[in-house]
Amino acid sequence: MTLSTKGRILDAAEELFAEQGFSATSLRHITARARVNLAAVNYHFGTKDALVEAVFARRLIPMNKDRLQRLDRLVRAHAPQDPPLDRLIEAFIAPALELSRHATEGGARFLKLLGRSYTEPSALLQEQVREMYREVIDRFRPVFAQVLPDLPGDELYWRLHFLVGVLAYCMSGADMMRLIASCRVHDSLDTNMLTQRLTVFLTAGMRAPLPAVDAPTLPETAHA
Amino acid sequence: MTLSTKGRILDAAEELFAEQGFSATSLRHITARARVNLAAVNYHFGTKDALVEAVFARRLIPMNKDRLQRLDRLVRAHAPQDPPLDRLIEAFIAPALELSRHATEGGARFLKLLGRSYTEPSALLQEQVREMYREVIDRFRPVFAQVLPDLPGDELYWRLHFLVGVLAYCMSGADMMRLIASCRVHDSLDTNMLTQRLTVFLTAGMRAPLPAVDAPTLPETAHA
DNA sequence: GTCTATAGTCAGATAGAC
DNA sequence: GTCTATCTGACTATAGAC
Repeated sequence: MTLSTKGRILDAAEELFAEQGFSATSLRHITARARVNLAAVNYHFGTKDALVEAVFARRLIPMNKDRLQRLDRLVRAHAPQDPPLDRLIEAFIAPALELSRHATEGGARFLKLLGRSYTEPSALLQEQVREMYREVIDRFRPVFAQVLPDLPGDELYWRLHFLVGVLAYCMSGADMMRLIASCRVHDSLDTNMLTQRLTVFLTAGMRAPLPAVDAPTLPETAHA
Repeated sequence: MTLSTKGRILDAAEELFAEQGFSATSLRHITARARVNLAAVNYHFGTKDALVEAVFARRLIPMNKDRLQRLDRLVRAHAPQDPPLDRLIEAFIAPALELSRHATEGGARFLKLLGRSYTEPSALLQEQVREMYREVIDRFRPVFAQVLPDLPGDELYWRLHFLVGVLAYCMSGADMMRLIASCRVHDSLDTNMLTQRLTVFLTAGMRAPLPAVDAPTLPETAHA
């Protein structure tokens, strides 16, 4: 309950970054919400950029460890055969969505922040987050290739790209949802429900057969 | 070439917003790049927020008009039957991706900006962009429902959500791509290629049959 | 419409007492 | 480790000459 100064800063920063974005959130906001002194951020983290990185590392590193553990278990459980595609997808997306289960720990807030981070402009953050993801991608990609042997390599790249995109968007809890659905997002943000819906959608997308190569591309409708 | 002051500001703002985000971009940056006086922004647009809105409106309104035209043509061409799902999806995503075709006009930059806008925290921008999308959603949604009569309403909502998510992520040209693929995004950002790949993926995802209702959900793998 | 000059506020970061 | 006080610079926005 009475967290350390460092922990209180991380919590407050996570919260405000998720609500307002990084550059719109000042250290003064953060320290005020954390009820610590303004100078504490610079003392404990050095710079604002380093604080941003720490906010991500705190949850991203365990989350990716969870992903790798699930992948290992899945591959072992089915060896020497390939694991089912839907289970593979689930191993990738579930650890992210699980974060929202620990709502009291701020996991849900972080999920929103994480979703947005994929499209954040800051080159520095991009680099930091990418580094935290490298091992996950390196381990999942060859398994996907094995499970989907009919997909050419470049097509698989794109489809993984699409997969990550859906996940990122769902995590961000984009308010656009309120426009598409009349319902509110969080009313129905049941992790199991969402994981299952996502898995069904993504499994079908990943499995989509390629159109015959000699077929003409989609006919163009006139454009200016 | 020698654009009006207003146009030069819009171009420079679009460019910098796409590169750095909104709150990280100052009016000083914008006016410097546009080579106009600092006070010109406030003279022509009033406030920074109004400038942001103008940057979006300039391209979003024509883009959505294009979407509605394609939808109309498509429905008419197949009446009284339903249009094919892939053509319906294409009518929705192509007008967005087409923007990158007009690279000289900065369409590609705007595409990145648009992709990011879906997850932007600013409540004001959210509201403005949502308003510009309302008619598009209201017109496309019932046609999707007709083409996919087996999907329950709430499932359709989620799938449209997923669809928009993929599109947003692709538009943002997220650098995460460089991690998944070894290639660079823009090397292969051929609009037709991407539209076709997206259409194939999304058509399969939208068509995915629901798992039997009485079947247990995906078995849980242990989590802490 | 375009400029200069500036008001008024807020930012990140640090020095130095305790 | 935590505090106060402050430096230095940047920000949006506006007033008023031209």
